[in-house]
Amino acid sequence: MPDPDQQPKLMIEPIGVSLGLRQQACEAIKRAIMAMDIYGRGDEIRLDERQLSQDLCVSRTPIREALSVLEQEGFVRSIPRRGIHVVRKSKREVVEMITVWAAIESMAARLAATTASDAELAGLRGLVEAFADDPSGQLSEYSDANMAFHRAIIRLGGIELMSTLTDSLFIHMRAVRAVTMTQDNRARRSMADHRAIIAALEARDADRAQRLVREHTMGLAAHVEQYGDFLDGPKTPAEPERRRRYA
Amino acid sequence: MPDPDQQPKLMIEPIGVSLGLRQQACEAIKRAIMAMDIYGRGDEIRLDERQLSQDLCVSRTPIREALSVLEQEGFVRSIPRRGIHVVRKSKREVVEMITVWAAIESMAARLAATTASDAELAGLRGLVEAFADDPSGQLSEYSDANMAFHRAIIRLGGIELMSTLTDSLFIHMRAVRAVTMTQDNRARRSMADHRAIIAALEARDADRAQRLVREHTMGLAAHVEQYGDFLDGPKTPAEPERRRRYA
DNA sequence: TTGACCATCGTGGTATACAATATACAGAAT
DNA sequence: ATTCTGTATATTGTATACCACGATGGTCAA
Repeated sequence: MPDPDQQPKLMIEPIGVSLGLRQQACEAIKRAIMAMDIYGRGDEIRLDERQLSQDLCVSRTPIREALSVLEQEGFVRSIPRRGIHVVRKSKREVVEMITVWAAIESMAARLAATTASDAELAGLRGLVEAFADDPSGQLSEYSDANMAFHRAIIRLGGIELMSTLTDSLFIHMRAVRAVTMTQDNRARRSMADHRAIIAALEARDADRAQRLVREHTMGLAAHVEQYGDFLDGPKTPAEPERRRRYA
Repeated sequence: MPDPDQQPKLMIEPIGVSLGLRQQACEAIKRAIMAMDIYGRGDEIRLDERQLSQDLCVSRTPIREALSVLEQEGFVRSIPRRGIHVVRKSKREVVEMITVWAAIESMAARLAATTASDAELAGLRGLVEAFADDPSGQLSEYSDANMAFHRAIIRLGGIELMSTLTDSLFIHMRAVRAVTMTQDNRARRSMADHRAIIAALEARDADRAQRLVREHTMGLAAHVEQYGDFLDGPKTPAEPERRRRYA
């Protein structure tokens, strides 16, 4: 039986209509922001509307609408006549995001413990063991596998809003990957934690699953709290008189 | 020694810069949306940009930017050449929001159990008892007190992001107030729950506080799950051919 | 009478022009 | 020499004009 989605049916995407230039501009700017290393430099990164508009070959109007959305999402900050600059999350903000993540994912694990099917849990275990079989895993691959595991847990909770919220949380936390590398045995401990979480889910022990997920993620929060000071002020030890009168 | 801030120095405030028409338009439209009863009518509520622009006496540009933000916040939905209409949350979405709320607030309660000061807990207790002393409390007043209690718990958790997220969640859930009224003994049970939560916090029992908050809020989720069917299709029992081809 | 096609209109999307303001530099006055 | 102020410039905020697309209604033909 042929899959209806696989029919030779002119698999054309709605290209051309492109759902508006706003969305395109929004995603392009977001990609550009995520591509640059925000935390490696000390100066403010400013975005110029005119520059963006001629880089993207559109007028300023869709650029501005895209920037409105990005500001609401917390990627940029607009100061009335002063410009738009990329926001740099403070250590406190990152820790807060991890805490909210822990709250959501631990609840998702609790729900998953009773609602997830055996097949889904088997798939989750496969996700972890597949990475464990690969001893050449570097940190970035581990980070990807780690994210995939957590997203899978959240998805198994069955609350789509949880996936939506944590997705936008994770985007902001890509800077944490640098912190995670400071202890390279974190990967090994993390793997053990993940196995314990899966075991709790397989045992249908909602309380234990929730507790393990919470402790695991809050461990990361504590780690960032301890080693993440570079987030607040890496390249400005002295900070000469850059005081503006609206500071 | 005279305080330098108290000198007779022309204490003028930052005069009405008004932070841009976009923010004003955004708040005005948001207020208008919240003021109207979305769930009492069956037809789609459409927003016309030109209408709004001449109602608010500004051009379409700030209106559109405001609508971009509102769309990103989930209040309206824009379909390319079809119009902008106010979104109506489905029962499932409301239940999901309550579940996320439960996840966040229960974590906040856990944190508050160890970090909140005795004075803060006393204030929390005062909040509940003040309403208990008022036997004339109607449902809407109860609802306000209820919200204040939950927001206080979340604030005591010390994670500002939790307050931010739940605030925007609560805005979408004003429709639930109608559901909450279906059982008028909910108010009394709720009060007992609140007292138990405060007791757990005062006992510095993080696990119990977390569990009680979770069970309390998930009880509301179950209530909406049971009685909230009107959210999905209240006024369109038959729904004649209003099918659009993009439906 | 009914169905299909076409024209007009209405709506949102985009571009551009204009206005307001913040910063910076230069000149004058003390 | 230093500081204050005025002006120039650059950049953002706002308004308006135009365009593309979809909807709606009418008319003509079968």
